[in-house]
Amino acid sequence: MDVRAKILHEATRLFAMKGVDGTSLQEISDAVGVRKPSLLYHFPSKEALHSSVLEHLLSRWNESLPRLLKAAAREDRFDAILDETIEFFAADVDRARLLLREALDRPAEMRELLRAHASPWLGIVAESIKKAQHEGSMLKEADPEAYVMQVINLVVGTFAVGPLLQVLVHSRGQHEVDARLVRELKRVARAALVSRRN
Amino acid sequence: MDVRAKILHEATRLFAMKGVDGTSLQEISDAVGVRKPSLLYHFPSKEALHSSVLEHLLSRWNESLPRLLKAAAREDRFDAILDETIEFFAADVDRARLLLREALDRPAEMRELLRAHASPWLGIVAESIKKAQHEGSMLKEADPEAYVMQVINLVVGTFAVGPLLQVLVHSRGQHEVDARLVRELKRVARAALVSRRN
DNA sequence: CCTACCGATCGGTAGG
DNA sequence: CCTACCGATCGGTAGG
Repeated sequence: MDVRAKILHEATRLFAMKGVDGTSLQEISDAVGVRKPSLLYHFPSKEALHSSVLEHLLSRWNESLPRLLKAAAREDRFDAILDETIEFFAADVDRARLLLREALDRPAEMRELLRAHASPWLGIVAESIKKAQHEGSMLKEADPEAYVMQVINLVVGTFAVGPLLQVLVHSRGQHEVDARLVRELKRVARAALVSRRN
Repeated sequence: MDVRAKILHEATRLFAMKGVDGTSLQEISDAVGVRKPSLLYHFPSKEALHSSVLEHLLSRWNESLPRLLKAAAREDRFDAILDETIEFFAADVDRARLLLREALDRPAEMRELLRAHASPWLGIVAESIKKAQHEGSMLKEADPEAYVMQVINLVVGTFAVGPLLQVLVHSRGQHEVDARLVRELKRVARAALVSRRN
């Protein structure tokens, strides 16, 4: 792994864990194993590094988009899309944490970022739900747009603060997200859209 | 309002908005209208101020507990408890933001805090769901503990990042939490627990 | 509740 | 990619 990639990796880890404001360039440099000015050679400023971290996250998301669109074309599209979304965040909990922090710290910028990168396919999913409602295969009481946003809220929250939610749901691992929480997340999302088992 | 209360209020606002690490004592002092050393007379350190802010939030929660327990005794306990919980966070979105930031920044401390202050009544709610499952009035597929945690996840997320979730659900207000999101939150929570309307 | 001041750390630059 | 260094700001203290 070259230095630039290592900087990006450690910055992502630390930003997700302690926030951008809570992380100093010195800490990142130490984690990478270079001096601070070397880091500033690869990324001209902390702000530039921050932007690069977010762009990297978005590019990962774009990578998984084809798989998600393929899932949306399947018969059981609902479960397939949900599974793909869950898998994206499960693959690296830093993604959910970073996204949630960004939403809290810079709501206006995050809003624009979501509008540009997520809105299109969110709209597609919402439309597909509306269609299923007309066909009678999904509950007509559901508000498709609000439903999609709440499912994302649920998924991101589960992976970002999952280990903490296990106060009550105490199973083995303290640091990995509990399987029960993920199972219940899927069940809740599904039960709110279709009235009965399968 | 005396100085101490004003400091607590402005600190809460700024901590919720920009995080503890992202807020300087100088900013808080400026917002209150005193000099920094004056602030440090009322609260001996930033850490002490931070603790006081959290304690104040918890005492508000304890204040609303009686109402919540009264709600749990009603016939329609499920909707009543959910409504009371939603109302608590709706009354001041800083509460949800502060809680979520704390969960991200200090998961271990937050865990202990939840275990001490929330775990008891979370257990009561979970037990009440189990009872209803045995009586057949609630879906037996639900995992009561995981369900309760996911509903909290949903409520806190809705109020903490709600204005942002309105990328798709675009109604009027940009800064208040959309009524559609709250309605859908209630519907999802309910549909995941009872199979049919009322 | 204030003025005056402290060492430490911040993001960032000069120059090689 | 490094050493050396910068002004600004950080949380906090002395003393009144």
